[in-house]
Amino acid sequence: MSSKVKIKDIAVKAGVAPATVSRALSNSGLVAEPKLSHIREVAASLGYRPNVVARNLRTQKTMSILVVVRDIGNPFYLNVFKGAESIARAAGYSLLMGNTEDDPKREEEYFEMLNDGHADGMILMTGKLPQDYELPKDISDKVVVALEMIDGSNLSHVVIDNEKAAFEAVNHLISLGHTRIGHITGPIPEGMSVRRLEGYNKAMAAATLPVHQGYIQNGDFSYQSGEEATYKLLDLPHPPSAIFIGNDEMAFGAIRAARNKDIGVPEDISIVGFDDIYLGQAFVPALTTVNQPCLEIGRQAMMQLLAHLSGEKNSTETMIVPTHFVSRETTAPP
Amino acid sequence: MSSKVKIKDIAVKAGVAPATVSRALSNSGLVAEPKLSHIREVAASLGYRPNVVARNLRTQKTMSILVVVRDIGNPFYLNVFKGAESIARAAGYSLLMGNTEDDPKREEEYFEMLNDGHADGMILMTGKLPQDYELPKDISDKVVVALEMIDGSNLSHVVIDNEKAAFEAVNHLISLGHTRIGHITGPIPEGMSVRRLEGYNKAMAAATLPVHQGYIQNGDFSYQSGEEATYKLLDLPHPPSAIFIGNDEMAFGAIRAARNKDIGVPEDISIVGFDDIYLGQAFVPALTTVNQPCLEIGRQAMMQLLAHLSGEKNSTETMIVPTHFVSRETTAPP
DNA sequence: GTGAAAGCGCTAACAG
DNA sequence: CTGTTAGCGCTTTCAC
Repeated sequence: MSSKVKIKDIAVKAGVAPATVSRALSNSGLVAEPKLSHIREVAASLGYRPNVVARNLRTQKTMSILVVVRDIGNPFYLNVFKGAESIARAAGYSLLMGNTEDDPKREEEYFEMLNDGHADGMILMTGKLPQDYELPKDISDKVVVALEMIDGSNLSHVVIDNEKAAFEAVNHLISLGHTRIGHITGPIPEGMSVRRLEGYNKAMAAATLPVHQGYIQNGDFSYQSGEEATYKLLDLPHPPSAIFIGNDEMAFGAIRAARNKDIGVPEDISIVGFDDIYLGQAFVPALTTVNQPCLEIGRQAMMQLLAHLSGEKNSTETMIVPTHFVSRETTAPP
Repeated sequence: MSSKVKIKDIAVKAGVAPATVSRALSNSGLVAEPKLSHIREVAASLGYRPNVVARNLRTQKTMSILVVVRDIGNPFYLNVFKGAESIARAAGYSLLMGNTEDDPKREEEYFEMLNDGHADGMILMTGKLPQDYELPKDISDKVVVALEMIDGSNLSHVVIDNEKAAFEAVNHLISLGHTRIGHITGPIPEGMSVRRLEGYNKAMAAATLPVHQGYIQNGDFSYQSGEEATYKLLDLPHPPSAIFIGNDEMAFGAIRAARNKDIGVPEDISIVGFDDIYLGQAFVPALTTVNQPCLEIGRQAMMQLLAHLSGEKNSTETMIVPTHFVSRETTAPP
């Protein structure tokens, strides 16, 4: 029953005051050497473990960080978690999972958890604030937004340049010789999808390529929607010879659609995804895509947040983490 | 600054004692109606939010559950998380993420977090206890093991019947007419891998099919190892016409290996995976596999844990959640 | 350098 | 039903 040992027990056994034990155990450098070692030995022999809740109450910190995502079942967040966890852990913080399912009520709950003292800070990956939520004044140094942009929020952000990344991806197709290039968007009007669409439009315009009627189809980031949008594209009078797709999951749907119509990838149609999700390279053919450095995004977001919490930084900032294009097997000249 | 409002402030403003406020706000049914509504109104108008840390200290509970996995970057755990989260959330619990990276030191840390009062309970998915760890007597009703088995631990478990599921998967291949069936294992001697191997062996024996020299190759659950093991299988003098593979990720490696050698899946070789991971059906060809009901496992594990925590249940138990075979496109008659 | 005492914010025991 | 009192276990002034 090591869990019941408290500071007082050690104090009694070591013949000192509780305060001295606390000081000895916290490396404060305020306890002299004969006692210092003795106290530590007694603590160790008793298997002492400080009660974190009591400490938290006293210090007004919880040493935990809330990480809030839209859907905890989405593998896309995994490496963000992993990166964030590694930094948090090294600094002695734990991670609390938050899952909103895109429900505004639940988003608000997580903000309230910050107020409740449930966590010291929050990494938000939901792209918006709760509706009508009045952002408390002092919250901007407790929250870092990752992957998404909350415009006009004066929160710190860690993001990629979606527009530029999309621009480059489409340029890759253009440089292969494609001129009829379609696009499947993510959910509009979400910022991420809009910016990727913007990049597509700019790349096409820069190369003075026409965006034919029906060349832009809307999806919702799901496999299903990618498959359906691709059928629409392929059924066009002059179907595209290449498609730039808003995320990898829809791109896999597109590959399926092409196969179902006996259209070869990449012989007959080239496909570029976005995200570079886990096992994307395991597909046959391996997916050409845009790599989002999720691990790094998680790391940077947590570093920003911890810097804010420790007071090292008090200005909000938008950090842009570089993406890179990954050419694999789903693209070829037309 | 709603965060600074405390029970005392409400008490003063409403002209009652702090304890009465506490009672009014906790629906204890102990406060009479004139005051009850008034107190609630005052609390609401002040934007009161209880400080959970103070409450936790007083009640000796944290209302959070530690969920510990081997690798937080592995998508396999996603739906377990999701299922666990939904149950926990409904009961007012939060989830703390634990990530061991298979490091015994870190495993031990999470056990200590339980002692520290950091969390009320733990769902463990790491398959073993920390080395030489002396399991505290009172911990068995704070821990539920999911997916893995910790033999001789007297902890509650929520698992699948790996042996039976493997047996059925191999039987599927046999019923298609295959007689030369290989197997790629997961890491040996981990229980999960051993049991799947056992199921393979029993199915082969039951059908009096020979397991030729080299038909069993060891992998480590990674894509890479699946690809390599498959090359070894294909290079055998009499290569198998079907492979039962310890998990989906290795199965994708196997498909890649077959393609690289111009061996058609499923025309020339049938492949069966295990897990039914996210997007496995998105592959072309879609992977035939064994579905592990991860969402349900997460739900059941959390339900067991909460039942233990609330004292409703004090006996440990091993719950077996049914799997089902999913026939898709990577299997065909030889 | 060390002890005594106060108190973080809440809830539960005890009176009345 | 409601107020008073105590105290969860720790850290941190404030004295000495």
